[in-house]
Amino acid sequence: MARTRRRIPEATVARLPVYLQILDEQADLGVDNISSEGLAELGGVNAAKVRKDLSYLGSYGTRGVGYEVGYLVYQIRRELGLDHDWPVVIVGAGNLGQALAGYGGFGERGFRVAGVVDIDESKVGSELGGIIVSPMSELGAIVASRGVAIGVVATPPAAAQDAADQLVAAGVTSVLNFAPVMLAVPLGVTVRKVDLAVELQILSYHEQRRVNAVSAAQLQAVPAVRRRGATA
Amino acid sequence: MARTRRRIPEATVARLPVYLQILDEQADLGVDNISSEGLAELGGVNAAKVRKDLSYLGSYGTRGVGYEVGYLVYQIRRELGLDHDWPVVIVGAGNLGQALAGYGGFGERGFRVAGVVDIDESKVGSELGGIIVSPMSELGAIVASRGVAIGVVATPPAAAQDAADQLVAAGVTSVLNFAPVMLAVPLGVTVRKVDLAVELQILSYHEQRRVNAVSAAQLQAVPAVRRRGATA
DNA sequence: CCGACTTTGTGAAATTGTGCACATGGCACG
DNA sequence: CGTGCCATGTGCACAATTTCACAAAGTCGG
Repeated sequence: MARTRRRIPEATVARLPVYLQILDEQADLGVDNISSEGLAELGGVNAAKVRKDLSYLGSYGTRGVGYEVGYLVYQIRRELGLDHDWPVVIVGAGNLGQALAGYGGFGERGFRVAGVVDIDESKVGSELGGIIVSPMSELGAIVASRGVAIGVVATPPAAAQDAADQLVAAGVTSVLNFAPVMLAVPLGVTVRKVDLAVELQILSYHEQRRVNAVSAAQLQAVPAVRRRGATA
Repeated sequence: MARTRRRIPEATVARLPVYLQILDEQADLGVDNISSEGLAELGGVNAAKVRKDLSYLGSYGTRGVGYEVGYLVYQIRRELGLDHDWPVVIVGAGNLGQALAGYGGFGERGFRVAGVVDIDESKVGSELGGIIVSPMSELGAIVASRGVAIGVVATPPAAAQDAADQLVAAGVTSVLNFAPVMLAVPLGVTVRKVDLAVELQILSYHEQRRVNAVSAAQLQAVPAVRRRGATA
Protein backbone atom coordinates (compact mmCIF):
# COMPACT_ATOMS: atom_id res chain seq x y z
CA MET A 1 0.00 0.00 0.00
CA ALA A 2 3.02 2.31 -0.25
CA ARG A 3 1.56 3.62 -3.47
CA THR A 4 2.29 7.23 -4.28
CA ARG A 5 -1.00 8.67 -3.06
CA ARG A 6 -3.24 10.52 -5.50
CA ARG A 7 -1.96 14.03 -5.92
CA ILE A 8 -3.63 16.66 -3.79
CA PRO A 9 -3.97 20.13 -5.33
CA GLU A 10 -1.52 22.64 -3.95
CA ALA A 11 -4.32 24.98 -2.91
CA THR A 12 -5.83 22.22 -0.85
CA VAL A 13 -2.53 21.32 0.78
CA ALA A 14 -2.22 24.92 1.90
CA ARG A 15 -5.63 24.76 3.58
CA LEU A 16 -5.30 21.42 5.31
CA PRO A 17 -3.15 22.85 8.11
CA VAL A 18 -5.81 25.45 8.74
CA TYR A 19 -8.53 22.83 9.04
CA LEU A 20 -6.24 20.84 11.28
CA GLN A 21 -5.73 23.73 13.61
CA ILE A 22 -9.44 24.39 13.87
CA LEU A 23 -10.19 20.73 14.45
CA ASP A 24 -7.59 20.53 17.19
CA GLU A 25 -9.22 23.51 18.82
CA GLN A 26 -12.66 21.95 18.53
CA ALA A 27 -11.41 18.69 19.94
CA ASP A 28 -10.11 20.56 22.97
CA LEU A 29 -13.52 22.12 23.36
CA GLY A 30 -15.05 18.68 23.49
CA VAL A 31 -16.71 18.84 20.08
CA ASP A 32 -16.49 15.44 18.49
CA ASN A 33 -18.49 15.94 15.36
CA ILE A 34 -18.44 18.76 12.86
CA SER A 35 -20.16 19.49 9.55
CA SER A 36 -18.49 20.96 6.50
CA GLU A 37 -20.65 24.00 7.14
CA GLY A 38 -19.35 24.40 10.66
CA LEU A 39 -15.76 23.90 9.64
CA ALA A 40 -16.20 26.36 6.80
CA GLU A 41 -17.62 28.97 9.12
CA LEU A 42 -14.72 28.64 11.53
CA GLY A 43 -12.20 28.71 8.72
CA GLY A 44 -13.78 31.56 6.84
CA VAL A 45 -14.21 29.59 3.63
CA ASN A 46 -16.94 28.08 1.51
CA ALA A 47 -18.50 24.82 2.73
CA ALA A 48 -18.31 23.20 -0.70
CA LYS A 49 -14.59 23.91 -0.74
CA VAL A 50 -14.19 22.20 2.59
CA ARG A 51 -15.98 19.12 1.33
CA LYS A 52 -13.97 19.00 -1.86
CA ASP A 53 -10.73 19.47 0.03
CA LEU A 54 -11.54 16.70 2.46
CA SER A 55 -12.71 14.42 -0.31
CA TYR A 56 -9.16 14.33 -1.63
CA LEU A 57 -8.20 12.47 1.54
CA GLY A 58 -10.94 9.92 1.07
CA SER A 59 -14.54 9.59 2.20
CA TYR A 60 -14.19 10.15 5.88
CA GLY A 61 -17.49 11.90 6.55
CA THR A 62 -20.88 10.48 7.36
CA ARG A 63 -23.78 11.76 5.29
CA GLY A 64 -26.43 13.40 7.34
CA VAL A 65 -24.03 13.75 10.25
CA GLY A 66 -20.68 15.31 9.39
CA TYR A 67 -17.10 14.47 10.19
CA GLU A 68 -15.81 12.90 13.35
CA VAL A 69 -13.29 15.39 14.65
CA GLY A 70 -10.78 12.94 16.06
CA TYR A 71 -10.70 10.75 13.02
CA LEU A 72 -10.39 13.67 10.66
CA VAL A 73 -7.51 15.05 12.69
CA TYR A 74 -5.81 11.70 12.38
CA GLN A 75 -6.32 11.54 8.62
CA ILE A 76 -5.13 15.07 7.94
CA ARG A 77 -2.11 14.50 10.15
CA ARG A 78 -1.27 11.38 8.24
CA GLU A 79 -1.70 13.04 4.88
CA LEU A 80 0.53 15.95 5.87
CA GLY A 81 3.16 13.64 7.24
CA LEU A 82 2.57 14.86 10.77
CA ASP A 83 2.17 11.40 12.23
CA HIS A 84 5.75 11.67 13.40
CA ASP A 85 7.96 14.51 14.59
CA TRP A 86 10.10 16.50 12.20
CA PRO A 87 13.36 17.80 13.56
CA VAL A 88 14.27 21.20 12.13
CA VAL A 89 17.44 23.19 12.26
CA ILE A 90 17.48 26.98 12.35
CA VAL A 91 20.30 28.95 10.77
CA GLY A 92 20.66 32.39 12.29
CA ALA A 93 20.29 33.30 15.94
CA GLY A 94 19.29 36.92 15.46
CA ASN A 95 15.96 38.44 16.42
CA LEU A 96 13.97 36.19 14.19
CA GLY A 97 15.94 33.03 14.89
CA GLN A 98 15.43 33.63 18.58
CA ALA A 99 11.73 34.14 18.18
CA LEU A 100 11.40 31.00 16.09
CA ALA A 101 13.42 28.90 18.50
CA GLY A 102 11.23 30.10 21.33
CA TYR A 103 7.97 29.84 19.42
CA GLY A 104 5.82 27.29 21.16
CA GLY A 105 3.70 26.69 18.09
CA PHE A 106 6.43 24.65 16.46
CA GLY A 107 6.98 22.08 19.14
CA GLU A 108 3.26 21.72 19.70
CA ARG A 109 2.76 20.70 16.14
CA GLY A 110 5.55 18.21 15.89
CA PHE A 111 8.42 20.38 14.74
CA ARG A 112 11.23 19.99 17.23
CA VAL A 113 14.10 22.40 17.01
CA ALA A 114 17.05 20.05 16.74
CA GLY A 115 19.53 22.87 16.70
CA VAL A 116 20.24 26.54 16.11
CA VAL A 117 23.46 27.54 14.41
CA ASP A 118 24.99 30.94 13.78
CA ILE A 119 28.08 32.09 11.98
CA ASP A 120 28.70 34.72 14.64
CA GLU A 121 31.03 33.20 17.23
CA SER A 122 29.85 35.63 19.87
CA LYS A 123 26.37 34.15 19.73
CA VAL A 124 27.57 30.55 19.97
CA GLY A 125 26.94 29.05 23.37
CA SER A 126 24.09 31.34 24.34
CA GLU A 127 20.81 29.72 25.13
CA LEU A 128 17.68 30.21 23.08
CA GLY A 129 14.45 28.70 24.27
CA GLY A 130 16.23 25.75 25.78
CA ILE A 131 18.56 25.26 22.84
CA ILE A 132 22.24 26.11 22.87
CA VAL A 133 23.43 27.96 19.78
CA SER A 134 26.05 25.94 17.93
CA PRO A 135 28.72 27.14 15.54
CA MET A 136 28.04 26.86 11.83
CA SER A 137 30.60 24.10 11.59
CA GLU A 138 28.32 21.85 13.59
CA LEU A 139 25.55 22.08 11.04
CA GLY A 140 26.53 18.96 9.15
CA ALA A 141 26.79 16.92 12.33
CA ILE A 142 23.44 18.12 13.64
CA VAL A 143 21.64 17.36 10.40
CA ALA A 144 23.23 13.95 10.07
CA SER A 145 22.86 12.81 13.66
CA ARG A 146 19.30 14.01 14.14
CA GLY A 147 18.05 13.12 10.69
CA VAL A 148 17.01 16.68 9.94
CA ALA A 149 15.23 17.16 6.62
CA ILE A 150 13.91 20.69 7.09
CA GLY A 151 16.04 23.79 7.54
CA VAL A 152 14.97 27.30 8.41
CA VAL A 153 16.89 30.31 7.11
CA ALA A 154 16.63 33.21 9.55
CA THR A 155 19.74 35.13 8.61
CA PRO A 156 20.18 38.62 7.22
CA PRO A 157 19.55 38.75 3.46
CA ALA A 158 23.21 38.84 2.53
CA ALA A 159 23.94 35.59 4.35
CA ALA A 160 20.83 33.72 3.27
CA GLN A 161 22.10 32.09 0.09
CA ASP A 162 25.18 30.90 1.90
CA ALA A 163 23.04 29.49 4.68
CA ALA A 164 20.88 27.69 2.14
CA ASP A 165 23.91 26.26 0.38
CA GLN A 166 25.24 24.89 3.61
CA LEU A 167 21.87 23.43 4.56
CA VAL A 168 21.65 21.69 1.22
CA ALA A 169 25.22 20.47 1.47
CA ALA A 170 24.40 19.06 4.88
CA GLY A 171 21.55 17.07 3.37
CA VAL A 172 18.47 19.14 4.06
CA THR A 173 15.80 18.79 1.37
CA SER A 174 13.24 21.38 2.45
CA VAL A 175 13.98 24.98 3.30
CA LEU A 176 11.80 27.62 4.89
CA ASN A 177 13.25 30.99 4.01
CA PHE A 178 12.53 34.10 6.05
CA ALA A 179 15.15 36.25 4.37
CA PRO A 180 13.85 38.66 1.74
CA VAL A 181 15.85 37.18 -1.12
CA MET A 182 15.18 34.47 -3.66
CA LEU A 183 17.19 31.38 -2.89
CA ALA A 184 18.72 29.25 -5.61
CA VAL A 185 18.71 25.58 -4.72
CA PRO A 186 19.33 22.37 -6.65
CA LEU A 187 16.40 20.59 -8.22
CA GLY A 188 14.78 18.27 -5.72
CA VAL A 189 15.04 20.72 -2.85
CA THR A 190 11.81 22.50 -1.92
CA VAL A 191 11.88 26.11 -0.80
CA ARG A 192 9.11 28.13 0.72
CA LYS A 193 9.56 31.81 1.35
CA VAL A 194 7.89 33.84 4.04
CA ASP A 195 8.55 37.53 3.79
CA LEU A 196 7.06 39.47 6.64
CA ALA A 197 7.39 42.76 4.83
CA VAL A 198 5.63 41.39 1.76
CA GLU A 199 2.56 40.66 3.83
CA LEU A 200 2.51 44.23 5.06
CA GLN A 201 2.88 45.50 1.53
CA ILE A 202 -0.13 43.52 0.42
CA LEU A 203 -2.11 45.02 3.28
CA SER A 204 -0.82 48.42 2.25
CA TYR A 205 -2.22 47.91 -1.22
CA HIS A 206 -5.69 47.14 0.08
CA GLU A 207 -5.51 49.91 2.63
CA GLN A 208 -4.54 52.39 -0.03
CA ARG A 209 -7.32 51.27 -2.33
CA ARG A 210 -9.75 51.75 0.48
CA VAL A 211 -8.58 55.34 0.90
CA ASN A 212 -8.79 55.93 -2.85
CA ALA A 213 -12.26 54.47 -2.97
CA VAL A 214 -13.41 56.75 -0.19
CA SER A 215 -12.02 59.89 -1.75
CA ALA A 216 -13.46 58.90 -5.11
CA ALA A 217 -16.83 58.44 -3.46
CA GLN A 218 -16.52 61.87 -1.95
CA LEU A 219 -15.73 63.49 -5.27
CA GLN A 220 -18.40 61.77 -7.26
CA ALA A 221 -21.72 60.90 -5.74
CA VAL A 222 -21.22 57.23 -6.49
CA PRO A 223 -20.34 55.41 -3.29
CA ALA A 224 -21.33 52.02 -4.65
CA VAL A 225 -17.79 50.78 -4.99
CA ARG A 226 -17.98 47.09 -4.34
CA ARG A 227 -15.39 46.07 -1.86
CA ARG A 228 -14.18 42.63 -0.92
CA GLY A 229 -14.89 41.55 2.61
CA ALA A 230 -12.31 40.49 5.16
CA THR A 231 -9.74 38.34 3.49
CA ALA A 232 -9.52 34.80 4.77
CA MET B 1 -7.57 61.63 -11.60
CA ALA B 2 -8.45 60.07 -8.26
CA ARG B 3 -10.34 57.40 -10.14
CA THR B 4 -10.47 54.01 -8.48
CA ARG B 5 -7.72 52.36 -10.46
CA ARG B 6 -8.51 49.31 -12.56
CA ARG B 7 -8.55 46.27 -10.33
CA ILE B 8 -5.33 44.31 -10.16
CA PRO B 9 -5.64 40.53 -9.77
CA GLU B 10 -4.86 39.28 -6.30
CA ALA B 11 -2.16 36.97 -7.62
CA THR B 12 -0.42 39.91 -9.20
CA VAL B 13 -0.65 42.01 -6.07
CA ALA B 14 1.09 39.23 -4.20
CA ARG B 15 3.96 39.26 -6.68
CA LEU B 16 4.49 42.99 -6.96
CA PRO B 17 6.35 43.20 -3.65
CA VAL B 18 8.69 40.51 -4.88
CA TYR B 19 9.45 42.40 -8.05
CA LEU B 20 9.92 45.52 -5.99
CA GLN B 21 12.44 43.87 -3.76
CA ILE B 22 14.43 42.59 -6.73
CA LEU B 23 14.33 45.94 -8.44
CA ASP B 24 15.54 47.70 -5.32
CA GLU B 25 18.39 45.25 -5.20
CA GLN B 26 19.23 45.82 -8.85
CA ALA B 27 19.09 49.56 -8.38
CA ASP B 28 21.63 49.27 -5.60
CA LEU B 29 23.82 47.27 -7.94
CA GLY B 30 23.72 50.10 -10.41
CA VAL B 31 21.52 48.36 -12.95
CA ASP B 32 19.17 50.90 -14.46
CA ASN B 33 17.43 48.87 -17.08
CA ILE B 34 15.97 45.40 -16.91
CA SER B 35 14.01 43.15 -19.26
CA SER B 36 11.02 41.05 -18.29
CA GLU B 37 13.27 38.10 -18.97
CA GLY B 38 15.88 39.32 -16.50
CA LEU B 39 13.34 40.13 -13.83
CA ALA B 40 11.67 36.77 -14.34
CA GLU B 41 14.97 34.97 -13.92
CA LEU B 42 15.72 36.75 -10.66
CA GLY B 43 12.22 36.21 -9.37
CA GLY B 44 11.98 32.59 -10.40
CA VAL B 45 8.88 33.13 -12.53
CA ASN B 46 7.84 33.14 -16.16
CA ALA B 47 8.74 36.19 -18.26
CA ALA B 48 5.29 36.43 -19.78
CA LYS B 49 3.83 36.54 -16.31
CA VAL B 50 6.12 39.40 -15.39
CA ARG B 51 5.01 41.36 -18.43
CA LYS B 52 1.36 40.68 -17.78
CA ASP B 53 1.72 41.64 -14.15
CA LEU B 54 3.49 44.88 -14.99
CA SER B 55 1.01 45.69 -17.73
CA TYR B 56 -1.68 46.06 -15.08
CA LEU B 57 0.19 49.08 -13.81
CA GLY B 58 0.29 50.65 -17.24
CA SER B 59 2.72 50.64 -20.13
CA TYR B 60 5.87 51.53 -18.37
CA GLY B 61 8.31 49.51 -20.45
CA THR B 62 10.08 50.42 -23.64
CA ARG B 63 9.83 47.90 -26.46
CA GLY B 64 13.14 46.66 -27.61
CA VAL B 65 14.75 47.89 -24.41
CA GLY B 66 13.03 46.82 -21.23
CA TYR B 67 11.97 48.60 -18.07
CA GLU B 68 13.78 51.46 -16.43
CA VAL B 69 14.48 50.22 -12.93
CA GLY B 70 14.02 53.49 -11.10
CA TYR B 71 10.79 54.37 -12.79
CA LEU B 72 9.35 50.91 -12.32
CA VAL B 73 10.23 51.01 -8.63
CA TYR B 74 8.41 54.30 -8.40
CA GLN B 75 5.32 52.96 -10.15
CA ILE B 76 5.11 49.76 -8.13
CA ARG B 77 5.59 51.73 -4.94
CA ARG B 78 2.80 54.03 -5.91
CA GLU B 79 0.48 51.20 -6.82
CA LEU B 80 1.12 49.41 -3.54
CA GLY B 81 0.63 52.59 -1.59
CA LEU B 82 4.25 52.67 -0.54
CA ASP B 83 4.85 56.24 -1.64
CA HIS B 84 4.44 57.22 1.97
CA ASP B 85 5.24 55.60 5.29
CA TRP B 86 2.74 53.43 7.11
CA PRO B 87 2.87 53.52 10.85
CA VAL B 88 2.07 50.14 12.39
CA VAL B 89 1.32 49.14 15.93
CA ILE B 90 2.30 45.77 17.34
CA VAL B 91 0.20 44.07 19.99
CA GLY B 92 2.19 41.59 22.03
CA ALA B 93 5.75 42.02 23.21
CA GLY B 94 6.64 38.36 23.48
CA ASN B 95 9.24 36.55 21.43
CA LEU B 96 7.61 37.30 18.15
CA GLY B 97 6.62 40.86 18.96
CA GLN B 98 10.20 41.55 19.94
CA ALA B 99 11.54 40.06 16.75
CA LEU B 100 9.10 42.05 14.65
CA ALA B 101 9.84 45.30 16.44
CA GLY B 102 13.52 44.73 15.87
CA TYR B 103 13.17 43.50 12.32
CA GLY B 104 14.97 45.93 10.06
CA GLY B 105 13.03 44.86 7.01
CA PHE B 106 9.95 46.75 8.15
CA GLY B 107 11.47 50.18 8.60
CA GLU B 108 13.44 49.84 5.40
CA ARG B 109 10.28 49.38 3.44
CA GLY B 110 8.29 52.18 4.92
CA PHE B 111 6.60 50.46 7.82
CA ARG B 112 7.52 52.37 10.96
CA VAL B 113 6.68 50.80 14.27
CA ALA B 114 4.63 53.51 15.93
CA GLY B 115 4.21 51.51 19.09
CA VAL B 116 4.29 48.17 20.83
CA VAL B 117 1.69 47.38 23.44
CA ASP B 118 1.30 44.46 25.80
CA ILE B 119 -1.29 43.47 28.32
CA ASP B 120 1.39 42.20 30.67
CA GLU B 121 2.30 45.05 33.01
CA SER B 122 5.69 43.54 33.70
CA LYS B 123 6.69 44.03 30.08
CA VAL B 124 5.53 47.63 29.92
CA GLY B 125 8.37 50.09 29.96
CA SER B 126 10.99 47.72 28.60
CA GLU B 127 12.67 48.70 25.38
CA LEU B 128 12.30 46.78 22.16
CA GLY B 129 14.37 47.82 19.18
CA GLY B 130 14.23 51.45 20.18
CA ILE B 131 10.56 51.37 21.10
CA ILE B 132 9.23 51.47 24.64
CA VAL B 133 6.48 48.96 25.33
CA SER B 134 3.27 50.71 26.29
CA PRO B 135 0.34 49.37 28.27
CA MET B 136 -2.67 48.12 26.37
CA SER B 137 -4.65 51.14 27.55
CA GLU B 138 -2.47 53.35 25.40
CA LEU B 139 -3.47 51.57 22.21
CA GLY B 140 -6.27 53.94 21.33
CA ALA B 141 -4.12 56.99 21.87
CA ILE B 142 -1.26 55.59 19.79
CA VAL B 143 -3.51 54.69 16.89
CA ALA B 144 -5.30 58.00 16.95
CA SER B 145 -2.28 60.25 17.40
CA ARG B 146 -0.06 58.54 14.86
CA GLY B 147 -2.75 57.78 12.33
CA VAL B 148 -2.10 54.06 12.45
CA ALA B 149 -4.13 52.00 9.97
CA ILE B 150 -2.29 48.70 10.25
CA GLY B 151 -2.05 46.56 13.35
CA VAL B 152 0.01 43.45 13.97
CA VAL B 153 -1.22 40.72 16.28
CA ALA B 154 1.71 38.93 17.89
CA THR B 155 0.04 37.56 21.00
CA PRO B 156 -0.51 34.00 22.17
CA PRO B 157 -3.49 32.39 20.43
CA ALA B 158 -5.84 32.82 23.36
CA ALA B 159 -5.34 36.58 23.43
CA ALA B 160 -5.43 37.16 19.70
CA GLN B 161 -9.14 37.78 19.20
CA ASP B 162 -9.15 40.22 22.05
CA ALA B 163 -6.16 42.01 20.59
CA ALA B 164 -7.89 42.20 17.22
CA ASP B 165 -11.07 43.55 18.79
CA GLN B 166 -9.15 46.28 20.52
CA LEU B 167 -7.25 47.15 17.37
CA VAL B 168 -10.47 47.46 15.44
CA ALA B 169 -12.07 49.48 18.22
CA ALA B 170 -9.08 51.80 18.11
CA GLY B 171 -9.66 52.39 14.42
CA VAL B 172 -7.25 50.05 12.69
CA THR B 173 -8.56 48.77 9.34
CA SER B 174 -5.89 46.22 8.38
CA VAL B 175 -4.59 43.46 10.58
CA LEU B 176 -1.63 41.16 10.13
CA ASN B 177 -2.22 38.15 12.33
CA PHE B 178 0.63 35.92 13.47
CA ALA B 179 -1.40 33.97 15.98
CA PRO B 180 -2.57 30.53 14.86
CA VAL B 181 -6.26 31.31 15.14
CA MET B 182 -8.84 32.68 12.74
CA LEU B 183 -9.80 36.21 13.66
CA ALA B 184 -13.35 37.49 13.35
CA VAL B 185 -13.45 41.12 12.31
CA PRO B 186 -16.18 43.44 11.08
CA LEU B 187 -16.73 43.80 7.35
CA GLY B 188 -14.43 46.43 5.98
CA VAL B 189 -11.43 45.32 7.99
CA THR B 190 -8.83 43.31 6.10
CA VAL B 191 -7.01 40.49 7.82
CA ARG B 192 -4.00 38.57 6.60
CA LYS B 193 -2.76 35.59 8.52
CA VAL B 194 0.79 34.36 8.65
CA ASP B 195 1.14 31.09 10.47
CA LEU B 196 4.72 29.98 10.79
CA ALA B 197 3.75 26.43 11.65
CA VAL B 198 1.47 26.19 8.62
CA GLU B 199 4.42 26.81 6.33
CA LEU B 200 6.34 24.03 7.99
CA GLN B 201 3.37 21.72 7.63
CA ILE B 202 3.22 22.38 3.92
CA LEU B 203 6.91 21.54 3.67
CA SER B 204 6.23 18.43 5.70
CA TYR B 205 3.66 17.31 3.15
CA HIS B 206 6.11 17.59 0.29
CA GLU B 207 8.90 16.05 2.29
CA GLN B 208 6.72 13.12 3.17
CA ARG B 209 5.62 12.63 -0.43
CA ARG B 210 9.25 12.61 -1.42
CA VAL B 211 9.91 9.80 1.01
CA ASN B 212 6.87 7.88 -0.19
CA ALA B 213 7.90 8.33 -3.80
CA VAL B 214 11.35 6.97 -3.05
CA SER B 215 10.11 3.90 -1.25
CA ALA B 216 7.59 3.28 -3.99
CA ALA B 217 10.36 3.50 -6.55
CA GLN B 218 12.35 1.00 -4.56
CA LEU B 219 9.48 -1.46 -4.44
CA GLN B 220 8.58 -1.20 -8.09
CA ALA B 221 11.22 -0.65 -10.72
CA VAL B 222 9.60 2.58 -11.83
CA PRO B 223 11.69 5.50 -10.66
CA ALA B 224 10.24 7.90 -13.20
CA VAL B 225 8.18 9.86 -10.70
CA ARG B 226 8.05 13.36 -12.03
CA ARG B 227 8.77 15.81 -9.31
CA ARG B 228 8.15 19.52 -9.25
CA GLY B 229 11.22 21.69 -9.09
CA ALA B 230 12.03 24.16 -6.37
CA THR B 231 8.88 26.04 -5.50
CA ALA B 232 8.99 29.75 -6.17
C1' DC C 1 -39.79 -0.11 9.09
C1' DC C 2 -40.90 4.24 6.90
C1' DG C 3 -40.75 8.95 5.68
C1' DA C 4 -38.75 13.44 6.59
C1' DC C 5 -34.66 15.59 7.07
C1' DT C 6 -29.72 16.38 7.01
C1' DT C 7 -25.19 16.45 5.11
C1' DT C 8 -21.77 14.31 2.27
C1' DG C 9 -19.40 13.58 -2.15
C1' DT C 10 -19.04 14.97 -6.80
C1' DG C 11 -20.16 16.11 -11.81
C1' DA C 12 -20.35 20.32 -14.25
C1' DA C 13 -20.20 25.29 -14.86
C1' DA C 14 -17.95 29.55 -13.77
C1' DT C 15 -14.04 32.00 -12.56
C1' DT C 16 -9.31 32.91 -12.08
C1' DG C 17 -4.58 32.37 -13.28
C1' DT C 18 -0.80 30.86 -16.56
C1' DG C 19 1.96 30.53 -20.66
C1' DC C 20 2.46 30.76 -25.65
C1' DA C 21 2.95 33.15 -29.72
C1' DC C 22 3.15 37.09 -32.23
C1' DA C 23 1.96 41.79 -33.86
C1' DT C 24 3.48 46.23 -32.44
C1' DG C 25 6.44 49.89 -31.39
C1' DG C 26 10.80 51.70 -30.66
C1' DC C 27 15.93 51.90 -30.91
C1' DA C 28 20.31 51.87 -33.30
C1' DC C 29 23.23 51.70 -36.91
C1' DG C 30 24.44 52.63 -41.35
C1' DC D 1 15.60 58.03 -43.29
C1' DG D 2 15.34 53.13 -43.90
C1' DT D 3 16.26 48.50 -42.34
C1' DG D 4 17.05 45.01 -38.95
C1' DC D 5 16.55 43.64 -34.46
C1' DC D 6 14.70 43.34 -29.93
C1' DA D 7 11.52 43.24 -26.05
C1' DT D 8 6.98 44.80 -24.73
C1' DG D 9 2.05 44.24 -24.50
C1' DT D 10 -1.81 41.26 -25.43
C1' DG D 11 -5.21 37.88 -27.63
C1' DC D 12 -5.98 33.25 -26.96
C1' DA D 13 -5.97 28.53 -25.39
C1' DC D 14 -5.34 25.92 -21.59
C1' DA D 15 -4.84 24.65 -16.68
C1' DA D 16 -6.15 25.18 -11.94
C1' DT D 17 -9.40 26.46 -8.61
C1' DT D 18 -13.78 27.73 -6.88
C1' DT D 19 -18.62 27.42 -6.63
C1' DC D 20 -23.08 25.52 -7.62
C1' DA D 21 -26.45 22.11 -7.53
C1' DC D 22 -28.05 17.75 -6.59
C1' DA D 23 -28.16 12.64 -6.18
C1' DA D 24 -26.73 9.37 -2.76
C1' DA D 25 -26.49 7.87 1.81
C1' DG D 26 -27.20 8.03 6.32
C1' DT D 27 -29.89 9.48 10.89
C1' DC D 28 -33.91 9.94 13.72
C1' DG D 29 -38.63 10.10 15.42
C1' DG D 30 -42.77 7.75 15.34
